[in-house]
Amino acid sequence: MGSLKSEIRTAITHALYGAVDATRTALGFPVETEMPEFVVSSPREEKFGDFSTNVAMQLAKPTRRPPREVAAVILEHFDYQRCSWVEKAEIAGPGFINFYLRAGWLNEALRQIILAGEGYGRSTIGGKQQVNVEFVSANPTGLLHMGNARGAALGDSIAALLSYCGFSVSREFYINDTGHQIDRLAASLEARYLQEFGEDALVPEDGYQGTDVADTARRFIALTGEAYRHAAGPERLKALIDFGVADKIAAIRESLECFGVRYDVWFSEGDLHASGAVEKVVADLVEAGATYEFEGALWFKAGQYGADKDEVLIRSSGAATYFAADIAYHVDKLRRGFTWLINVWGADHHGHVARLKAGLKALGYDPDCLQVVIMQLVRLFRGGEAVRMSKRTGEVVTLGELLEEVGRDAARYFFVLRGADSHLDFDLDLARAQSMENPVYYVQYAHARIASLFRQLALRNKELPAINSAKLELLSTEEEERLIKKLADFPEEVVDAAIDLAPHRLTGYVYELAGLFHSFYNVHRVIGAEPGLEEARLVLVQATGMVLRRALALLGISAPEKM
RNA sequence: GCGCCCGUAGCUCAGGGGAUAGAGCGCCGGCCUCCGGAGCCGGGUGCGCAGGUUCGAUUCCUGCCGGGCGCACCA
Repeated sequence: MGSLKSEIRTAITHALYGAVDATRTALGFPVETEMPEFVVSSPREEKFGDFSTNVAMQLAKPTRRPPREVAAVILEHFDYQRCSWVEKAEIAGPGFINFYLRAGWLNEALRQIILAGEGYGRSTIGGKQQVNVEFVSANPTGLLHMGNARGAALGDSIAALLSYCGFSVSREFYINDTGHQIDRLAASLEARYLQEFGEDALVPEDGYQGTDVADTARRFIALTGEAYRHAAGPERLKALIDFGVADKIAAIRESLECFGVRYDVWFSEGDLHASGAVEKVVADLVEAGATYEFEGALWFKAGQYGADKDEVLIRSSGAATYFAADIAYHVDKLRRGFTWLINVWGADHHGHVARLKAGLKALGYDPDCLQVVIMQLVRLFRGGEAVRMSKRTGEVVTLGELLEEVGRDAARYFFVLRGADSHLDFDLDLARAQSMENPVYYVQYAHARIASLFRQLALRNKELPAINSAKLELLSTEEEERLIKKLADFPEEVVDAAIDLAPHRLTGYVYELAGLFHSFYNVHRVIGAEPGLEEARLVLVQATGMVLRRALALLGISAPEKM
């Protein structure tokens, strides 16, 4: 992946394999015995070196020798030529081997970061594998709520991370534009429509009570006047539905764009029914012998394929279920060439995972190609109190309202602050605060400071030095070394966050990076330091700015020049 | 009842087989003639309980307790 740190890690790993192979006889470790798993990790404590491995401890059992003794034998055969940055290796603690790198490695890492430029951390490990990331996929029956918003932030950042790691990523929104939810929208819309003409129609008990439906009705009237006021029921409903769904999707799309989220594909469930894809999938399931009829409905033997109970595919009314369409939808994704399907769903949908995978399995697909990120619920806090929300009465905070209150950057940051499977307490006051407690401002402030440094530099008619003439070896203080080490971590952090589908790792990284920069900045003078040192520090500052920008971009957050 | 997720510092949460478990907030005390103080530095009795696997468990497994969410011919 072109990062010095990962190259060194790989070199050490290979040298360890070599050392073990060379010592199999001495260790009493037969060639046919498989090598146990081991790691070459970055130790938490600086005194344990730059890399550390547990290989000797893992070999203790198969060789039936004490770990420290195994470590000693391995080190005797360790080929330092294969990893020229390693200065020394030591056996420590219960049997760790700790590697210490030559001091110059950090300067070289920094130099390579500058040379990589804005693409630093980009990798090709994805090998252009085609990944489909489906997220939000909210019903087009209202506005986006906090759960949708969290899904949007998570899904978009996951997609961005994978893309940066060399996967070929498509962001997709599945539109549930058919079924009961839509019928309920129609009834609610009709009531609002009639209300506009002074008739005392009531939004049904199970309808959508939100006032946004009334807004949609008014927009419909603005377009069609009284044309449908006295039209036949079905005709009017059809017109309201067509307009209503389009209107809701437009609103959803707009609000997501304000959030910095754009999709490659908007996929209609209705199209799936119209094209016969749903019928086809059901027929395939029947042919596979995975179905049976019961009480007039067609059931899928989901229980036989890993789910906890069977599911209806075709209702006794003859209509296909959402579940049937969803199988067809995922089959469609696979047929379009995607080999990794990622869905971001709210916790309230987790029960759907096992049956969808069962469906894919029954059709002969590998269910493991589908990975569902389940995210827990969001609670909003204002003034230390949980904001009460009720879906039934339509009392919800919408994404649009959230953006108005705290802004896009804070919203994006807070939604990916925690792991998806943690409940998220979203503190609106904190997110809005333009102060040091607000982590978004803390990170952005670091970037603005850096931008300001370069403005100062320009005011003094100075320029950034050429990288190859900078005396990076002058960067030797604790603050400088820690900052460079953090910058050197970035490519591996990106890969880890991408593979684990865990953007919150990047949120943590960028916060720590900002912290290390602030510490450095507070102790050391940049502009005005001795000649040579000033240039070297400017290079460090430049690299920090680049990485901050990149990390924030992957999270969909701006990196301001001024605040 | 069954299934999934979560119980880590006063609060909100990271970490996720290894060597002394971290951060923010809150609280207390320091640091600006100087590149942005929206900053920095210092102050920490904590892995829900009980077994098991392992050289080693906060991490993996089982059970229990506590919380969230599911368990429709809804989506």
